[in-house]
Amino acid sequence: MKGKITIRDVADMARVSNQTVSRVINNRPDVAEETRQRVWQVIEALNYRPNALARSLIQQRSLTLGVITAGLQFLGPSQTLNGIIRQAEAMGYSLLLKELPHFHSNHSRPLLNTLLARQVEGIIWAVPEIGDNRYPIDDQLHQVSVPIIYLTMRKLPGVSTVAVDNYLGGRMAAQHLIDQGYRHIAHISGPLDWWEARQRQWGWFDTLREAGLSVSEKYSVPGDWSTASGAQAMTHLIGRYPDMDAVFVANDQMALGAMHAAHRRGYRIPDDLGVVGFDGMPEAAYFAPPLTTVSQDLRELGSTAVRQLSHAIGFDRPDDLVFEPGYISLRPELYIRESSVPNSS
Amino acid sequence: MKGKITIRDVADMARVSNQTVSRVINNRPDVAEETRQRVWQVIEALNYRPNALARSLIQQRSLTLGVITAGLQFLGPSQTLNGIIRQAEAMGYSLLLKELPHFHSNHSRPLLNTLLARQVEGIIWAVPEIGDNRYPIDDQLHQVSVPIIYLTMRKLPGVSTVAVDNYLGGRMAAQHLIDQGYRHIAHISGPLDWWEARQRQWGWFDTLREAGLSVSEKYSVPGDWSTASGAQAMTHLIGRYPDMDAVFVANDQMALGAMHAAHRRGYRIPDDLGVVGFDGMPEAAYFAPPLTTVSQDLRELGSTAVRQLSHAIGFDRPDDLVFEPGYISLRPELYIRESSVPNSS
DNA sequence: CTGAAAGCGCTTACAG
DNA sequence: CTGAAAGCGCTTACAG
Repeated sequence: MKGKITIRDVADMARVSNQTVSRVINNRPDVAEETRQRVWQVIEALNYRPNALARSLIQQRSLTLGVITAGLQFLGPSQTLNGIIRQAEAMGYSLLLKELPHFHSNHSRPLLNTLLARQVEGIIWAVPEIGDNRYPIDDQLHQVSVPIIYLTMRKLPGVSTVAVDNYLGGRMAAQHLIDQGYRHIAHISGPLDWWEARQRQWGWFDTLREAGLSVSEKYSVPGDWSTASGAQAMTHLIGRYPDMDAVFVANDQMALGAMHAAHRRGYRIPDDLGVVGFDGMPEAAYFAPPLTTVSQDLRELGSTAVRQLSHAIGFDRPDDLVFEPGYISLRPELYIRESSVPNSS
Repeated sequence: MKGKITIRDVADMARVSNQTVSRVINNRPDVAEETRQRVWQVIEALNYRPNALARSLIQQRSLTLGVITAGLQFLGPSQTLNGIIRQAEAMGYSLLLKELPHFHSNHSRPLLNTLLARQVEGIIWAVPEIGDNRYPIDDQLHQVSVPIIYLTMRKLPGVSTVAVDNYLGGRMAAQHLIDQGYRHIAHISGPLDWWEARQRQWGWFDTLREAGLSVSEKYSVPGDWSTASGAQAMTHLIGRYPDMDAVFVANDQMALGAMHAAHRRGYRIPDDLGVVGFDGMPEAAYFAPPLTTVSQDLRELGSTAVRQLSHAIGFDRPDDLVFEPGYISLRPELYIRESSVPNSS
C-alpha cells in the first residue's frame, strides 16, 4: 500500500485550506480563478482522488444500489443484470452485487445485511420467486430502511414489483398454436415451485379450456429449464399423450431438447408436432427448425426496476410527490417461425 | 429516510461507552459477559447495523473488489462474472460492478476512477482484449495503487493475467478433425481484432500446416460471434472453398448458424462436413446434430482471477512473501459429439 | 473569496 | 473490564 494522498496533502502543497480544495473538486463557484488553477495543478501532480467513502459518510448519500441475484450462469438472470447495470450507470449509481448460492436459498439475510451496512440507497431483489424463498425478505422488510424493488414475482400489496406477464405469454403461445390448427396441445413447464413456471402453465391451461379443447394437468410435464430435461419431458409426453400434435415449452432451451427428442422419435416439426418456446433467445432463430417463441425483454425488466428504484429513493423527486408502490407488468411478444407453422395450413 | 441508528444510540441505551459497543460487535474478548448480553439486547431491540463505510474509513480496508466487465448480455462474460462473484463471496469480499458501454469502448478511465474512489482493494479487468481497448488501462496502470488482474489477454511483463489457452483450443479442434479423416478444414473465426479470435485461428492454421494439409487465410472467414453471422460465413465458405469437408467454428453459436446454413445447402453433417465449435455451451449437446466443441471453463477463469487478486492484495499473505505477477493459462477441453465423427470412419 | 471548527460513524491506542 | 481522546478523509455551516 502506497501512502494514500488525501485532501490535506493537496491543501498543504497548494497552500490553501482543505475546504478550498473541497470547493474546487466539487466545482463550487466561490473560488478565485487563480486559486482554482493552482489547486487543480496540485491535484493532477499528486494524482489525488477524493475518497468516496468519506464523502458518503458525511453526505449521507452513497450513490450505490444493491442487487441480489441468483443463477447468473443462466441466460435470464444475466440479461436482467445487464439491463440493471446499464440503467444504473446511466443514472450515476454504482452497483454492489450479491448472489444467492442457489435459487432456492433462503439465506438472504446476511446478503441483505451486508448491502445495508454499506449504505446502499436501494435494493433490487432480482431473484425469481421459488417456493418460499422470498419469505426471509418479507420477514424483515419492515426493518429495512431503504426501498426495495422486486423482480418477477406475484403481486403483493405495498410492495414494488416489476415482472413480465408470464400468464399472458402462456396464453399467447397456446392461442397461436390453436390458430395454426393444432388441437392436442401439450405443455412442458418449468419446475412448478417457480412462480413464472406456474403462470405460463396457467396461461396455457386457461386458453385451451376456453377454446373448448381437451386439456388436463396430465398433459403438462415439468422440466428443470435445461435442454436435457426438455428432451426427457418430451419422451414422457410421447408415451403419455399419443394424440399430441403440438407442445408449448416454457423456455427455449427445453424446447431445443424437446425438438431433439421428438425428431429422434420420428416426429416431423411442424407437420407432426408444432412447437413454441419461451424467452426469445437469439439462437432460437437457428434451431432446426427455427423456433417460434414468446420473447421477454429482460434487459427492459432490469432497467425498469432501476428507474422505479430511483423514484422510490426520491432524490430526483419533488418533495410534494409521494412514491406509490405498484406492480409493473411487461408485455411479452410472439416471434413466429417455422416450428409452429405447418406447411399444410 | 428514517433516522439511522448509530453506535451512540446503542451506547446510550445500554449505558456504556461507544467503544464497549464496538468491542461487542467485533467480538472482542475483553467485555464482561453481563455487559455483552445487555449490549446485544439493545442492538437487537434497535435493529442496529454498524455502518461499513465508517468502519472502512478508519480501518483502511473496504473488503471490496472492483470488476470491470463488458457485454454482460452474452454468455461468456456472464459465466466469468458468475465465477468471480462466487469466489469473492466465499472469500468475504463484496463486488462493485462496472460495465463498459460496449466491447470496444476505451472510456474505461471514469469507471476505473469510480472504483478507486470507492477504495476497492483490487480490480479485475474482465474485458476481452480487442484492438487497443486495453491501452487506456495500461496508460494509467502506474498511477493505480491497487493490484489489477487482467482476464483473457496476451502475456505482458509485470502484469497479472488469467486466460484460457485459446491457441491450444484451436489446435485441439483442428487436430481432432484431422484425426477423424477430414482433409479440407476451413475456419469461421471471431472478429479478428479480438485477441481470442486470433489465437484460435492461429491454432487452426499452425496445426493444418504442420500436418502438411493445404491451408490459407482464404479458408478463414470472420463472423461477429452471433448465430446469424455464422450462417453467413458458412455461405461464403461454400462459395469460396468447394473442396471443404470440415470447419472449425470459433464459438458454438456461430457453429449453430453454420450448421443451419450448410444443412440448407444440402450438406449432411458430419458425413459431408465435419463441424467443431468452441465454448462448450450446454445446449450444444442438443443441436442437430450434437456439436463437438472445445469447452472452456469460464467460471474457473473468474474464480482463479479472484484468488490471484486476493494474493496480490496480500492481507492473507505472510509478510516475507512477495506477490509475483504472472500469466495463468487454463486448459480447454474437447467434447466429442456427432458433428465431427463421420459414420464411415 | 478563504479558513477555523465541528461532525459523519466508526476504531485504535492509551489510561485507569 | 471500561471510558475519554484522537482520528480516518471528507463536507457543512459559520465567520470574516
